[in-house]
Amino acid sequence: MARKPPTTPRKNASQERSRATVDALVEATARILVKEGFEKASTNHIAEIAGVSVGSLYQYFPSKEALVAAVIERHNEEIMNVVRAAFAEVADLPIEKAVRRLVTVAIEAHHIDPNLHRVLAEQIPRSGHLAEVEAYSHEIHALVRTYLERHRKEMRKLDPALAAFMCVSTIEAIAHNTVLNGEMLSEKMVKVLVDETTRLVVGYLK
Amino acid sequence: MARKPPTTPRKNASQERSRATVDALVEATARILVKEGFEKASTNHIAEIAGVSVGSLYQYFPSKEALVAAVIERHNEEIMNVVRAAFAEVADLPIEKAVRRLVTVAIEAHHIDPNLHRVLAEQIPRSGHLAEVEAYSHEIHALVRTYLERHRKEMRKLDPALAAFMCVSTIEAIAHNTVLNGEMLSEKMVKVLVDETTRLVVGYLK
Amino acid sequence: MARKPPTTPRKNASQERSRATVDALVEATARILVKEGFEKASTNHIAEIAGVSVGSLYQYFPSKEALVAAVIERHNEEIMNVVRAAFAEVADLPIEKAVRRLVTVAIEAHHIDPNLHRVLAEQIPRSGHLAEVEAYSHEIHALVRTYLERHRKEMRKLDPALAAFMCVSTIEAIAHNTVLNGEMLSEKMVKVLVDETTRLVVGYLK
Amino acid sequence: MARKPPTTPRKNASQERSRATVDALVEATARILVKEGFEKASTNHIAEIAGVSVGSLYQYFPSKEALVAAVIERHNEEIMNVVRAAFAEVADLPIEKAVRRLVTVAIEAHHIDPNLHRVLAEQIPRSGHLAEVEAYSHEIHALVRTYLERHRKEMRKLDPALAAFMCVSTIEAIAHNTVLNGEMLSEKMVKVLVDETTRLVVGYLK
DNA sequence: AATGAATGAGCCTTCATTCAT
DNA sequence: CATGAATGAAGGCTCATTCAT
Repeated sequence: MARKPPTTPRKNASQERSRATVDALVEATARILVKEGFEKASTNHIAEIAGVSVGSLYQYFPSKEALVAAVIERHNEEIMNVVRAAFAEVADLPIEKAVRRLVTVAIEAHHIDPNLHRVLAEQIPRSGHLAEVEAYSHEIHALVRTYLERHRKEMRKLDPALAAFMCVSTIEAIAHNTVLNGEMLSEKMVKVLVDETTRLVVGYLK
Repeated sequence: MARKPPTTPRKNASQERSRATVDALVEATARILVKEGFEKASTNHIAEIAGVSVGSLYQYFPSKEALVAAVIERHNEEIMNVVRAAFAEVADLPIEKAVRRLVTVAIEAHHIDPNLHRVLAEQIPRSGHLAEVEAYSHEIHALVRTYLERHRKEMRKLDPALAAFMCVSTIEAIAHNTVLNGEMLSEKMVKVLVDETTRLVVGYLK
Repeated sequence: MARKPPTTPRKNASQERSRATVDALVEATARILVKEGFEKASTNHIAEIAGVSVGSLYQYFPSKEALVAAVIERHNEEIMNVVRAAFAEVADLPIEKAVRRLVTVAIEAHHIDPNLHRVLAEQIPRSGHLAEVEAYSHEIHALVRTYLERHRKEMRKLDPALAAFMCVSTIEAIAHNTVLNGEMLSEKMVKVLVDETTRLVVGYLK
Repeated sequence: MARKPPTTPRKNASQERSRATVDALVEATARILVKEGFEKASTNHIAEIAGVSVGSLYQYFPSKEALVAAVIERHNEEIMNVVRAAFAEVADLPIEKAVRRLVTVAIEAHHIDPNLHRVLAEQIPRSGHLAEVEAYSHEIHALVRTYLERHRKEMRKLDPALAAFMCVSTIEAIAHNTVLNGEMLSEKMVKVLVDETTRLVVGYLK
């Protein structure tokens, strides 16, 4: 172990192939979900679109549900990366600036793949993935709460958990509805919405 | 009941029976959706629970989708009745009082049949009835907007459509999340949430 | 209810149809088992041979296993009818005569549908039908034991359960092997086998 | 082991490895058949348990059936070794002693691996290996017949083939049923059964 | 030779819908 | 109009076997 040859740790070919297959499957599932809807997302069809056999699908995913879960996971992870970064970036900013930034990020995050976002929002509750999804929800609540506690002095007296609930619900709803209403996606409109939401939230906290 | 006039213009028997059958079917669908989940809501099962034959089901509903649509319709109509009444009741109240009342009603409305509400929220998008549901959404926006325009003088200058969007999104989200979080349904907690939401919205409008 | 019309209690048509469908399915299963083997007995194929849709198959049998069970049941019942009748007929005969008759019947019973018998003998253990099959086995043991106890005086002293075990094992094995060896099925040969088996068993009991 | 000659003519390494692989595969198949049942005996699973890749499995066995055949072969060979030895040992003993010994051996042989025995008894017919198994059956019949012919003088007049058929059927059935009935496996019970079966057979032959 | 990813025919089962009675 | 038996397309999944590495 210690004398491992200095050669590049080249992952063996098969590992790469596996990875490619898995990716193709998740990607195919997402594409079908978006373009054809949940009903059309049969395992056979997914495999076909992924350019893979059904057998291979089941080599990597124990069930159809697992595939959907992977899509959800991937999407949520993408969003959470943006969100986590935003909170890091905002940690020391005063409320007004922080909220403005977070609202912007929320809307942007919902933009990442709006159609997929919509489909997942609809399908998630069905599959038993509530737990995982709620984990993300909890994480967000925690991030908000932490921020609020750090900036307690800038705000009126307020239960942090409650305040977090109010803020998250509000910001998320507006971001969500904004994305759902294709009409509101003009750059100008987004700017207005960010302003308004910031006002709404900051007004509430102060 | 006893003094019912003996000459009731009883709609011909078959018409009454039809009505009863339709009701039984819609009711059975709703019950199954709530108690057994969407997966178990097969037409055969629905017919069975409704105490009717599958054939009869298809006599009254051209497809399974039509049945689900009817359930959605019924549920939304129930909610909208409450909501419309609330707006009528609130039309002349000052903002603070009106908002408080509307928030309360929103949470109550989400309570009407929380499980059904949840299931429908999940299934609606899938069943292509978004359009109809959006009609209700539009109606609500219109009601809010109308109220806001009537009370323009009590508020800062604000685009009514925009304000309506903000208010509806916010109130609905909080009501929705409140119901989803079984934990928040204590009477005391609801009171707090009403207070907070009112403050949030009123603060924004003023 | 009391004044039920005197008309013949004609089973309604659908009941007859159901019965016909069920019969066709069981028969088709048996035929396939015999002619094509267990592997080929897929539900779709069974339905096809029965001239019925798969859907109908599942209307009457909850699973493939249930169908096989029905075939087994039917076959066993056929055999047991013969066997029960034989025991009734033989109850008061002296050992020698009784054994001769029972051996004859055993071989005849294995003849009822030799190919099916063979296939089932092979398949039965697989499916969890051991219980039911063992019930028949128990019944036979009980019948033998009862006979032996009634005729105790004609025999040497012997534990009835043990004697029943020996007799049943022996007679059944010979009947079974006789049927499996197509060669032994000449009328003459059967006669010899009956003689020999009777001698074997009676010699043991006396 | 220690004094093994240093110049062991070790078969070239690959040959030894082959042998080991083949053994591992047959062993794995047997184990799975016994512990997990026929349904679970997929080639992939067998390979896995054998610690070998599926590819290798197909290097040594052209099909799954071939593997099962090998297991059957191995088991039967094991049993036949015992049986052949018994016949050799018994060749010159008088009927009574011989039969007693053979019955004992038959029960013992069925004990060698009762679970495997049971599974194979179920699966053999399905896997088209009846022919090979029947070869063993023939061998046993021949052994019995040979013994009987050598001891003709101790017996009444009797067709040797017929007598062999009767004896083999009887002894085998009792041994088989004894093993199937776990309850009968007490040492005491086995003793009784050997006594009884011996009496049954000897009584028949004399 | 060994590996194990890939294949795909085919199995069991469900369910929306139709239609003879 | 009601009934419910019948339909059959389609779905999820398994597994013996192949083949590129």
